[in-house]
Amino acid sequence: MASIDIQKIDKKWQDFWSEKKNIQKKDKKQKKFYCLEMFPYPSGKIHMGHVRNYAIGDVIARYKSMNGFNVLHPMGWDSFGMPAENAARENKLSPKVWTQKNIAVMKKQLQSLGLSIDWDLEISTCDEEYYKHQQELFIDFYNKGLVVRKETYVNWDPIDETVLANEQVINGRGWRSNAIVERKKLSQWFFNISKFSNDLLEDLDTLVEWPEKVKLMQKNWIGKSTGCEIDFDILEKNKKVRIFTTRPDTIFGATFLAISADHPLCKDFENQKNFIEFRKKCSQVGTTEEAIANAEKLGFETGLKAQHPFIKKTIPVYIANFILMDYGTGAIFGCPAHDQRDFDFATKYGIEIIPVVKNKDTKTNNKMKKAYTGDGEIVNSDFLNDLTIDKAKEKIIKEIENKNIGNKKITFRLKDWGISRQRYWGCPIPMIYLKDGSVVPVDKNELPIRLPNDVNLNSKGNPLENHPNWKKTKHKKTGEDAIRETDTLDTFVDSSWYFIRFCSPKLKDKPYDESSLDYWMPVDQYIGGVEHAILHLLYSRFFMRAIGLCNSKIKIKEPFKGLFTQGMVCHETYKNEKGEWLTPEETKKIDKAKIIIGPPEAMSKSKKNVIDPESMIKIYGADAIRWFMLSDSPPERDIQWSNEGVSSAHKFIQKLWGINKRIIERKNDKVIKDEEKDFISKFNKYLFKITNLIEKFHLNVAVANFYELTHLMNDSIAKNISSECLRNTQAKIMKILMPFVPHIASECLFELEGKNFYHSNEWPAFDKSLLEEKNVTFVIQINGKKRGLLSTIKNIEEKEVVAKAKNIENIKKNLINKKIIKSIFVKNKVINFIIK
RNA sequence: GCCCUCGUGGUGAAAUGGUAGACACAAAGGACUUAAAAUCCUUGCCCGUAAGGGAGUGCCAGUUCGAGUCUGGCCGAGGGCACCA
Repeated sequence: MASIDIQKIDKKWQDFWSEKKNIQKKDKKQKKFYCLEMFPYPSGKIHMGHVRNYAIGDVIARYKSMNGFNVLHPMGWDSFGMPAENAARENKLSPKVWTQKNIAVMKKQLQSLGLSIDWDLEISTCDEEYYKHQQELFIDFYNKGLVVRKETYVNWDPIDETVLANEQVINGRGWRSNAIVERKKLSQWFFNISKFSNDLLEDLDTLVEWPEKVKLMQKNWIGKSTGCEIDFDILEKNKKVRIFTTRPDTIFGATFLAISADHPLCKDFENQKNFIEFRKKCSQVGTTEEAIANAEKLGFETGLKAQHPFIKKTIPVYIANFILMDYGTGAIFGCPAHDQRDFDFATKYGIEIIPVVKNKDTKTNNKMKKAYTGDGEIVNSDFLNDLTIDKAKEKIIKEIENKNIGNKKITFRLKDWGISRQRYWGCPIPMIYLKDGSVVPVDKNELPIRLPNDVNLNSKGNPLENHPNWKKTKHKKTGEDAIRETDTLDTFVDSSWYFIRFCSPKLKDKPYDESSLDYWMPVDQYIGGVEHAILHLLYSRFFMRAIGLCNSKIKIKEPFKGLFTQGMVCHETYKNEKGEWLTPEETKKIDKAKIIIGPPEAMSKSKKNVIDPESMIKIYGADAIRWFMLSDSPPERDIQWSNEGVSSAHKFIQKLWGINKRIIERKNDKVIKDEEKDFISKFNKYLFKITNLIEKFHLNVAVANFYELTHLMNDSIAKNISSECLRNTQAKIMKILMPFVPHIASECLFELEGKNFYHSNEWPAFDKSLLEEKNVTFVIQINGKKRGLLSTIKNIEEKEVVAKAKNIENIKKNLINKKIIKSIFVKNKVINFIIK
């Protein structure tokens, strides 16, 4: 069979496309479509995850372009971040040079995939042409009160004298120094994202093109809870403690008060030895919800008593390890009967358990085995008795407000976004410290505040802080000496507005221009990994709102209209007899019996189950890799890499070429009208189906339909169809294949039509009249079981179907000596005889 | 612990409440070939030469003429639960 030189056509068409530059059209009156895939971190090489992400994105971008949209499909680099600093230390390359080298390599790799990316719009976040605008946005936010300075705890490595990210803390020790990590309070910069908590929560409902899963994760993250605050009098101290609860309806079941170890009331115990020990124990428990939920409940008895606000009784006050100071008021009332944490705590410390919600499942309330958190009637609760939980909540809150001892309160779990990083390779924060201790933004004319190139990354502490003179500056207004902020911005800031920058990436004096934003935003389809479901997307949503607050002309609130989260690329894992990980390459050199094959897992360097896209492209060509990434698994689910899979994709590409060639060489044969009509109608159905499948992101099913379509073409060459008809149809097939495998499709089309195809509005139109089925197949059931099939023309009456069905041999046989007591008829679909 | 998602052949998977397993991989058998590779065809659990029948979408119930699909309970796997990008 004819085969084709894949490398040659890959290059031919990539050269052609790069000459044509982009698929974006100049006419801004046209309908736009902004297709964006999450930009990569330039770690060195692209990996299969990128290939999958960008292959999916390219299908959408090319498809929309061919459907007449003006498509924005840009690419950039999320190029600030820690790996560059680590690499700099290891390889003695500056972070800048290391990053630039990586970008050059990865750009070339991406280009070898033949993506329809407009490289003229390329941006890089570590480029001062990018971050100077980010500094400007920061100053705008600051002026609107969206930037605040607060004290917060960080993971502090006392040997490296640096702040560690959570993932750099391994078993409580610094990942590099192995020093025991301390909690240290630092004054840091924050974005006031919590200001938008409710807005960010409620607007999730407007994001109808987002996966429910992601919206739910965001909802939980924002964590709105409605409850109330109540003051409890502390008898001995003549003080009040304000608590927060979401279950005020259970107040009559309150048997203790618990406060955080960081609560102001604890000041009185600060000098007690056993309290200091207790607090130390508390800090050893992690701060994740899981850690808190699973940790053993620990309490410190204060000896204090609090007055219950509604009953003449006092309850003990404890300091407890599961109460966090930064949520609610840092104090709660414990109702052990209806909260599992309180229950565990009460059981441990012998505190009374009073049930106040009737649980229909338990007979006696004396021996509860766990807290009851379900619905029920209120009991043991004075004026709340017999009410439902919701009604009781309403009533008690009113009562609390009447007594002036508290009020209804909505709290959010969402905290302000800490953006200070004590690191070098990030965007400098454009603030300066004056002699009088005040902090002010730098003058916008001074932007960008550039990173120095001559830093020592091997010394301890923050490289910018340690730089001999970088931080020394002058206040522009007064001329007095000032010190620069030496913290840099969290790299999540960089990626929170890059999609905005893409609308006018070359603009010199402003971060964006309103008219470009007005035209291009929001992103119509955003595609990326689900690992960014919370932070990146939430921060971006915050940025859009913050920019709107600073500039009343910007009305867009939601940056991403459509969101698609694709699954990971997995591969089998291999170990040798010693339990060491092996790369797929290494397994070829070793005796097969000695290899332990593990389950497929996400490709990762540590497990050595990585397949390098570049070498695969060299062997199989870009189209085969793209095709394989789109086949088999639904895009939102994980996909498993296999050599067989990619080689079958390669065979398919070759087959396409072979069929194309045979169609071109075919001479006009005898034509039978009906056969040709039938062929055209079949093709039309596939065209319709595939178009719909792309719209719905069912790309794997679209691929399956392309296989069927290929079989149809293969079989049709021998049929009585005119060569002209075959050629026309083949050309249409190549056009709809263009988003998937653009190189081979372009080449085949060139062979068919003798001209270069370039993205124009040429998505083939389907003929609605041909979609109408003339014939249908009835399923004949007896007592709900399939007993036969019946092909008839469409829309025939029940009577006729029954008559024909009874004539079928197998149905006849089944009806002998039986009585049909009922028959269910569904038009054009099914007839079901119920017999006795 | 809490919240969420998913369980279909040897494998990846299809399937508006109406023919379960499309499409692809792997396997077995066959065709072509001196042979191999490549390519093409057939098969797919149980009974049967076949026609056909039986079982069957994690398990147990339920709704329905009809359930992979809807409802409830159970079992199992995966994900999220605050400073990597």
